[in-house]
Amino acid sequence: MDINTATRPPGRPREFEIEEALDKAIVVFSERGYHAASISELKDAMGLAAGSLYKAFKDKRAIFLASFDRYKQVRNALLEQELAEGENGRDKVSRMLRFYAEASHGASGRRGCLVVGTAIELAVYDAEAAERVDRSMARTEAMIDGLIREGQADGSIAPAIDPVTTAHVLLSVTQGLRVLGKTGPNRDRAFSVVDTAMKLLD
Amino acid sequence: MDINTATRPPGRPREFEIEEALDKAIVVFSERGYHAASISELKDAMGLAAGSLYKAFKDKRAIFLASFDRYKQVRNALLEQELAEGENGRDKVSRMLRFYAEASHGASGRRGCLVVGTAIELAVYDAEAAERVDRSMARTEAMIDGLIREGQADGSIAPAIDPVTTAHVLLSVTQGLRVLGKTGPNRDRAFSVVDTAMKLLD
DNA sequence: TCTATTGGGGAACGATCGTTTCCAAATTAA
DNA sequence: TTAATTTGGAAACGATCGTTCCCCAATAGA
Repeated sequence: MDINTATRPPGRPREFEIEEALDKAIVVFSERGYHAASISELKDAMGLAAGSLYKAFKDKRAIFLASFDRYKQVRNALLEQELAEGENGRDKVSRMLRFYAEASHGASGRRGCLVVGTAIELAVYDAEAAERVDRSMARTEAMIDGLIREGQADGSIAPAIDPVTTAHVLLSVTQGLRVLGKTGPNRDRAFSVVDTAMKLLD
Repeated sequence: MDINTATRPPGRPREFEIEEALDKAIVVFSERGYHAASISELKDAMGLAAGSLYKAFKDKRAIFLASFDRYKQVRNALLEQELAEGENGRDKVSRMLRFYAEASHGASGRRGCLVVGTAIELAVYDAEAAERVDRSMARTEAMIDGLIREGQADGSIAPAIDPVTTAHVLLSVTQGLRVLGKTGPNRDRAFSVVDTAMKLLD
């Protein structure tokens, strides 16, 4: 008897990890976009037969939404880890922007951001996708806003700065970086954007 | 005999204006993206039969690239018109950013930018599309750079500002606005981004 | 051991995709 | 007039799409 887990449900157990499969799907969806990513490509990348895919997920859209959620979970965890090392509010804002700059060049830049891709390709016609994009953007913006206030409290950011409008701009900068990263500017360029944008906190 | 035009080519004359048809295609491609826009949707929007479409354009990709070029031509003309009314370099930068903010909210915001859409959906796998995106971005950035230098020459922008890196950031802001505009923030928000970003010129 | 249930995988399905073909109509050149 | 050429438009084509079906394997519970 297995003490640590709940009793196994009836039927044949799944032979693959959902999250591992989603990590493969994220790559396909990010590079190709939702519509250009075919089930054939997805099943090859995920190492599954079509039948198995459709037993784990209702349809292609469900695979995508699950990939989106997994993507957000992983990226948020990495970001929080990065922010935890920040010394003060200003440093944390800088780390956050650099986190996006890091993702916006080279191979990961070309692969692209699943949130941006969803906003561009899906949000207009898919209310559920739009809501996920909105939640993601709102969360990021609120995070920047909070870090600015933290910086004002610890003296690392000028008190005259308006946290709300400044967070708007910095969110725009991060999303813009992701767009520009699709055609692959070099690393230095992405980081010079961060350095210059940080002037908004002076 | 028609004095004003070159002699008409042999064969039945085309009954529609290519540019008018492209203006309709631009709407479809902007809203739906390249892959989700079907020939069926395009021909309905453009008011043409499939056969006629394929006599005017080699294939779907050619329709898209022609739409992209037409989009750039129209938008560039509108932007130059707007900039011509600017009083000095700073005012022109502000007008440029407001031009993007105006496009990034409401119905046109939801419709989206064809350049951003191409960058996200096509640039990675289509070298010709990527080149067009790059040229567009480079042109916009060079324009901002030039306006900053103009402002420094006429005294409306601080001489300590680095035109190159500042143009990088402001380009990122414009592209970011276009992404955020897909899920439709309100007008005031888009313009508050512009106002705050203008602080980078102080 | 028997039944119920679920997953794996490949074959098959109908729908839709982008594209081509075909024929009538409209034009120029001879 | 006639031939050559091009467009308009509808119908048809093969390919691929997302999805379902079916059969076998693997597990739980009785």
